[in-house]
Amino acid sequence: MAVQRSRRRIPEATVARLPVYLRILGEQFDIGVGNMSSEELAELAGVNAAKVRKDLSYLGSYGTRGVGYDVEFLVYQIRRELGLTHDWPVVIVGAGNLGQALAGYNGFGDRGFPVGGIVDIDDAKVGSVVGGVRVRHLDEIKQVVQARNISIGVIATPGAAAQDAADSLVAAGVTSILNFTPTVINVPHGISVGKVDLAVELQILAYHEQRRINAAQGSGVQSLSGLSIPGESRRGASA
Amino acid sequence: MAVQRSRRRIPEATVARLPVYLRILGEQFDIGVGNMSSEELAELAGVNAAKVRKDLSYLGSYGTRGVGYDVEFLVYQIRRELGLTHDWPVVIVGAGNLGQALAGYNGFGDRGFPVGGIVDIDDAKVGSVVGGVRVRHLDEIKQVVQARNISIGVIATPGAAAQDAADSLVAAGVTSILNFTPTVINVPHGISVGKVDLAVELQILAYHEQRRINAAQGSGVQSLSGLSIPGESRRGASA
DNA sequence: CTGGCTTTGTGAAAACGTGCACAAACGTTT
DNA sequence: AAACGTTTGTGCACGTTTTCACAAAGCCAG
Ligand SMILES: NC(=O)c1ccc[n+]([C@@H]2O[C@H](COP(=O)([O-])OP(=O)(O)OC[C@H]3O[C@@H](n4cnc5c(N)ncnc54)[C@H](O)[C@@H]3O)[C@@H](O)[C@H]2O)c1
Ligand SMILES: NC(=O)c1ccc[n+]([C@@H]2O[C@H](COP(=O)([O-])OP(=O)(O)OC[C@H]3O[C@@H](n4cnc5c(N)ncnc54)[C@H](O)[C@@H]3O)[C@@H](O)[C@H]2O)c1
Repeated sequence: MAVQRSRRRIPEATVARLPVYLRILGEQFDIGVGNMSSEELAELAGVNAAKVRKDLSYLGSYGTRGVGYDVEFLVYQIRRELGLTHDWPVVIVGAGNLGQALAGYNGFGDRGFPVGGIVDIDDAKVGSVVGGVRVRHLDEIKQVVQARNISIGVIATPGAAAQDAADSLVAAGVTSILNFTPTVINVPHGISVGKVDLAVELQILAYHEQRRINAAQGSGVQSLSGLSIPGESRRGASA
Repeated sequence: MAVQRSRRRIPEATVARLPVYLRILGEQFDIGVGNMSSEELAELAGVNAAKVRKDLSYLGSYGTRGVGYDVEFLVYQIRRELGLTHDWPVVIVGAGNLGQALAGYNGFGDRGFPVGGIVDIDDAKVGSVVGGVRVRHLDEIKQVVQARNISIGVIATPGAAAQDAADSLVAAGVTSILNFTPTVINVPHGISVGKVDLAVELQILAYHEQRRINAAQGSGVQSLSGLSIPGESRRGASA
């Protein structure tokens, strides 16, 4: 019995959008919607309908022409493709402000990423319980990771400790890292790294604000007819 | 005296990297580094040196061949281009877990984005003080925004209230929004929207984990020689 | 079972982003 | 002032992503 293998390699841009579709489809299913067209899904996701179809086509031919996509089936297929048919426990490094907020956040575990452990280097924090999980010492990270077979780590330390945290995570056997610090980390080949940097997002917005101001000021000087305001950032919708 | 106008329109991909360069340059300046080559900067940013040069070339010809870039000058130029020569106060909508964590986070104001106000709809929260700012009622958002001439809003409400929050922000005069909820929001044309979705980031990592597993399992079946593990996600470094 | 309406799935074109490679420019050394 | 090593700035080719446009496929009415 052949494992149903991913047909082609899915483009990274598509992988980044599948979770968005997944969430929308789930919500629609919950309110009783059984079938959706690419147009409807595109509207809710804030993207182009052709893009939705192409994205979904990487999963297989799961739509019905003239009808649309079966919501429940599509949810299942996306979940399968993203590897969300089982939980992925995560280990959080750094039990400060952010680490505690994340640990206490249910939308985390609800989506299949329960907090499997938290570690910190500060003895004052070790032993305390946040989000129902007891904080352990960084030295014990390997046991924490291996006990629950964890493969995803989250870095929520100060930026200066980020590389240290990454090294510890890799040494403990983690193969994917989500980095919340502003520091760029180096990891061995084969380890996936995701980054969430608040300041970067705000600075991108500031750039657009700045451009808006420049454009408004310059409109009398430069004769280029009102160049359209860039209302779209890399990710996210704009209408 | 002509305002020094942005030469060309800077590609979005470059805009997203400039803040990373900026941070690194700032750190290097602080430890006494006065000059850097594109190679050195690229190394620290985890990107290709040619990309660094091309990115910086959009700002102008500020390097010196055979030498490199003057760190202080480059910091100034990037800050100017990104519109970071003055502060951008932000208003936070939703004073829950996340809203409070953000308000209390110094790395926010430190980078030029002081919290200019927080609003919530819950009377139990209104009046309390978080991060040194008093929580006001959503109804007063317009006054909050206009009093400090705020143009950036942050949404930290539950997902179900996100569209509502976005509408309130736009009505109050905000023109850029950073959305922390998983809900896709619709805004009028000309409003910039950035999105930070934790679950999406984790799901992308899960996909890579899943692929690793599939690849390992399938290695005996498929004769395609060990296809290189995708160790790079959209943003962030991987070595 | 035919015709009309709807919607998918996908080639092909266009737009965008990346990385190589090298001439031009600069500082330094002889 | 020429020769040399270094590093920028960018043309170009390549890869990826988006968008268009339409044939193929399905449903339904008559
Ligand atoms: N607080 C926020 O709202 C927020 C928002 C965005 C980004 N961030 C980023 O998240 C990171 C953490 O922020 P925070 O506010 O939670 O900081 P924090 O100082 O409250 O917490 C950091 C924690 O990490 C621990 N730590 C330090 N070195 C460690 C190491 N080597 N190994 C394990 N643990 C270690 C500390 O003991 C502390 O408990 C920072 O990089 C910050 O820039 C925070
Ligand atoms: N807590 C986290 O670590 C975390 C992490 C990632 C994403 N998020 C997302 O951030 C959002 C907020 O999370 P949270 O944990 O802070 O939730 P929360 O319930 O603690 O806080 C939400 C706050 O928003 C207020 N609110 C509700 N409707 C509002 C409205 N229409 N206008 C203004 N305020 C309103 C509520 O009164 C409450 O104070 C959620 O969408 C969540 O998915 C949270």
